[in-house]
Amino acid sequence: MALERTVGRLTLYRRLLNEQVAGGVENLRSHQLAARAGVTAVQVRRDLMQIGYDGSPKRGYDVKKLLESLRHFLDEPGGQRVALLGVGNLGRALLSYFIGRRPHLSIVAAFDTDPQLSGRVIYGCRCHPLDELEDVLKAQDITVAIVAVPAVAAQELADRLVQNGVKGILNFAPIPLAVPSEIFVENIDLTMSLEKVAYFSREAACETACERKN
Amino acid sequence: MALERTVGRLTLYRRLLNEQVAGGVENLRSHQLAARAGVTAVQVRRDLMQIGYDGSPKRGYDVKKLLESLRHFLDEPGGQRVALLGVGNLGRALLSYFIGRRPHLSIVAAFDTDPQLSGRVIYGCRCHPLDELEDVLKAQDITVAIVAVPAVAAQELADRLVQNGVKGILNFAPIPLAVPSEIFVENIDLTMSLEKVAYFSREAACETACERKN
DNA sequence: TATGTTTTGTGAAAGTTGTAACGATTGGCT
DNA sequence: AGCCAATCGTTACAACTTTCACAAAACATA
Ligand SMILES: NC(=O)c1ccc[n+]([C@@H]2O[C@H](COP(=O)([O-])OP(=O)(O)OC[C@H]3O[C@@H](n4cnc5c(N)ncnc54)[C@H](O)[C@@H]3O)[C@@H](O)[C@H]2O)c1
Ligand SMILES: NC(=O)c1ccc[n+]([C@@H]2O[C@H](COP(=O)([O-])OP(=O)(O)OC[C@H]3O[C@@H](n4cnc5c(N)ncnc54)[C@H](O)[C@@H]3O)[C@@H](O)[C@H]2O)c1
Repeated sequence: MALERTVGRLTLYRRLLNEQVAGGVENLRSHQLAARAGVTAVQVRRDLMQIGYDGSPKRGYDVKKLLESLRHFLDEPGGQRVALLGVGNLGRALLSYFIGRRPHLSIVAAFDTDPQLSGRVIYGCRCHPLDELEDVLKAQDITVAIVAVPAVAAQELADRLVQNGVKGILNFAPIPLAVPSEIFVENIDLTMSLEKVAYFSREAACETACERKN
Repeated sequence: MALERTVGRLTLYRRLLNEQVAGGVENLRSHQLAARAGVTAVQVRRDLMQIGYDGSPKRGYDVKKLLESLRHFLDEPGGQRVALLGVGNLGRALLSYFIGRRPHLSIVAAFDTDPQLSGRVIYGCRCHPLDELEDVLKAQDITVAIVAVPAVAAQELADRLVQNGVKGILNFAPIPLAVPSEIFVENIDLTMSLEKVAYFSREAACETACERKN
């Protein structure tokens, strides 16, 4: 999947530009945006190249017009609706954060097997029992799903999601999901991430120690 | 930072192997491990090459010995201790999941500015007020930190962490952290991830539609 | 208008990651 | 023992990503 990193950063640029435009900024240079995004100016320019928006030398980018281009590139015109699967500790944290934040990409339904949760509204989102999955997915035209259920339930659930029109999955369960190749899956394995940090924090300490020797 | 992906997958292999060894499996082939990890057999062999463990043709890998090699490669001998910064919705989810799970990499202290939380024990982890940060970091020899505070507080906090011996940060705040180059930072930007899924779920649908035309 | 400075867009180089190909080794089988 | 099929480690290659380098464009200034 080409351009994956670039698309990720484009969404970041958009967020940063929204802050800027709210602050009344009209023009921004690549290096200014880069500083806010924590990347290099060249990378910003190269990323923006992908969406075909041309800045002006010396003046930089017109923030409003650039935002419009980003919106055109990144967003589905009618918006996209998201379902949350698994309203446990992680699922609730995600709900609390994402609900009401992005109009064009909003969580419109949650699902959980726990009968205690069925019918309740959590952080403003209706929680359904799992047997309503098919109906709700179709009725709300949901194409994106967040999987935050225990690993043992994830694959079976993914199958049902894909069968009912879901095209992309953000997966927090620490197992790989087998899905057709046209379905996009982003795995977030927090255990892996934490262990990676632990490894490279050690590594970094080592490297600097080694460098001192040379 | 070379080998970043590989190190991530090595931690995954370890988890999978631990499950296998618990089930009594003594030997495993690269393609078996690959299937469980959701990667190719070549990649498994390639990754394991890095740690210098030699399997045997026809018999595969000795699970116990391989685990020992992985442990040797991935773990700090005395273990590593982790601090959690920010015990909000996300922080609590992380605590509930990570507490007591990995002996060699355990969250030993949490911090939050909310006075309601100070002194409480949440999911078995003591929550400290922020002015105890320096003392606790040093007393417990903490080298890894998880940042789950609001974005505005993240940079200042990161500075304090680095000044007190933290070498790696798992950052959930949606801003880049400026830290010395020898400090390892892994950013987890959930908004970016979700938007990426939304984009490529759309893209995938497009591509297949286009392919049908050709 | 000419000149200088800043910034952009982009081709080319470098670096990183994933995939394919293949000789070498092992264990099973006759 | 000799052969075969399976598996491993490794080198070579391909794809993707980031960085470097620089011409062209825009504005300021004289
Ligand atoms: N919390 C974390 O920080 C963390 C870290 C790493 C990985 N994960 C992974 O994320 C997932 C969720 O973690 P969590 O901490 O929220 O777990 P949790 O146990 O708190 O929540 C899981 C929820 O899923 C529901 N559930 C179970 N089976 C279901 C099904 N078939 N369909 C729908 N809902 C179902 C449960 O009722 C529960 O509410 C797990 O796979 C976990 O391994 C979480
Ligand atoms: N919850 C999510 O799903 C989600 C998604 C994307 C990003 N994030 C990011 O993760 C971070 C935490 O999110 P959350 O949902 O848990 O927010 P939250 O508001 O629920 O929790 C933040 C916690 O940090 C504490 N805090 C504030 N300032 C602090 C400081 N200086 N030092 C220590 N603690 C401090 C607050 O008291 C609170 O308990 C935020 O930066 C947020 O942008 C969260």
